[in-house]
Amino acid sequence: MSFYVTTPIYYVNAEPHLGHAYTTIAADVMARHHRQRGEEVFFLTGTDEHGEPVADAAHALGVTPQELADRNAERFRALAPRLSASNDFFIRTTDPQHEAEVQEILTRVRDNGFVYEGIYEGWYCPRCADFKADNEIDPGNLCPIHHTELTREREENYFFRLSAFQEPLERLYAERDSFVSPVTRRNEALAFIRSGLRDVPLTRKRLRWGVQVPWDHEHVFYVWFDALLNYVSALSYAREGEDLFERLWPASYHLIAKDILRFHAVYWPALLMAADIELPEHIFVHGYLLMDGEKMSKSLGNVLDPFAVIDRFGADALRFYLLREVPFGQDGSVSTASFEVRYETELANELGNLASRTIGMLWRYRDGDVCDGEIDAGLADDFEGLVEQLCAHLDRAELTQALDLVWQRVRRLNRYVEERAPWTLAKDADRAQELDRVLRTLVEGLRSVTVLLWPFIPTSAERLLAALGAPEQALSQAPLGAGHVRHVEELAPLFPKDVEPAQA
RNA sequence: GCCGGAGUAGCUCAGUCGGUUAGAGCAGCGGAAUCAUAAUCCGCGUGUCGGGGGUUCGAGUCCCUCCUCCGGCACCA
Repeated sequence: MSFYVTTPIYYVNAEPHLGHAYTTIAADVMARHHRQRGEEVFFLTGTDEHGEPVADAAHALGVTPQELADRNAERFRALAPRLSASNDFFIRTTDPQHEAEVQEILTRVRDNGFVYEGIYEGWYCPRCADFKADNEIDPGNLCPIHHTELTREREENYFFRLSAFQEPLERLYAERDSFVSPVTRRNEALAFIRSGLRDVPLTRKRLRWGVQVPWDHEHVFYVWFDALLNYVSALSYAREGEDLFERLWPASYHLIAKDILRFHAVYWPALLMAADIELPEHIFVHGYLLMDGEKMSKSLGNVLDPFAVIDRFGADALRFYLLREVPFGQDGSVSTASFEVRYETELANELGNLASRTIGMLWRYRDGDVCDGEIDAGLADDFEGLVEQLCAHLDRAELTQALDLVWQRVRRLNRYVEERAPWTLAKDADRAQELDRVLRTLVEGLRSVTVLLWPFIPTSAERLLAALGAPEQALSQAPLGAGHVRHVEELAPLFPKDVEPAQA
């Protein structure tokens, strides 16, 4: 059993921001969950480095495209560990192995008869050195950037015969209901397909910054085809001397944001069919993180800065907040204010304090020792079937619902403490056994939820499990009663509330 | 314009195959408890389930219609 999850490769023209962090975090949660199941997991992220915008930006800075790409790729590479992301590889589309693989696969697509020479004609801005799509032309036939008049230009290109896949794609969507989800995005992609597919340019002649077309050195591949193939190419060289393709392809999940839906839901499967490669199992499209209901924008100054949050509260807090606050798959608002509310009320008060009071009572009444014995049936009932339900959600990339399922048990445990009032039992020597059972049940419940929370808040979960002397993270250890906590160590607050603001 | 999604408590949202007094969290008000990072727990909602019409013994849940909001409608990584 294997599980292969990807983020998009991030375009090096921009700085890493919260949106990138969001996708990486989500992919990491899924990767970690499947590792808990004991599956072979491969989690891929990386950078997309070719294409016009990078070439332009480099030119503006007076550096080569490769220099700019090197510089910015490092920033994205550094992002993953700061998020506690456990990616197994970081691909760059300028890797020579990737480029060779792109050439090999696209040559195969050509050999299979899906590439032909044609003329691309469109409105062109000489100052952008680029063609403009119909919907990005300003009134008066002006360039939206330079406000200068566009000219009609023709360029010889190789085209990809996307139109040949109209029917195969419709069949794909009919046969595989969950190929693209959520359903609204699936409908969108399908509507696009049904509206009639036209052939698309596969190469660019005017541009040099890209993967060279092996059968015509005047051209480079259009960056999207180069970029999409990373999901396949990475498997061939991620591990020295080993080709992971046989074991890991097809990908289990491609996580993307909705802005790149068409490329993943239409072009990508068509390209794979053209290359005789099996299709990925699922494409999951998450939404945008909005600030005060508006799209994030630096100029509006409304950005939740992921690095500031991590510096002050840790990566776990950011991971938890994003997946808890915004239903995964929908757009949702985030803000520093709502972050602080969730950090304090949920992480610090509900979970952190649950750990504190549990460990505190074990020390106060039992010197940190936990006796073996039965689990309280009243609590056991509320944990019944939990792991199965969790897995069912995560299999559908329903991360927010999965997390909520666990969090309900965190709250249940606090309620359990109140119901059984160990402090009252402790006053009555005749009820020592009852107290033992309550404490044993409580700490076992805490251990169980912590194992289940590990994919979401790995660092904190590991600290807590270590303190409980039960470091096993396997999902088989997750059910209530599966663990054997014997003795607990005292632990500083997991999510302290008196954190200093980061120094500017 | 066409296609799709959504409109449920002050806010964010759940409501599976139509079935008993429509739910949760947050915010607000009141109370209990003291193991704990003063952290927790309990109680409190007269909601036209966007409007109207229809099907049904029965509709937030199905059908029709209207209104409002959002997204998509090709070469923007």
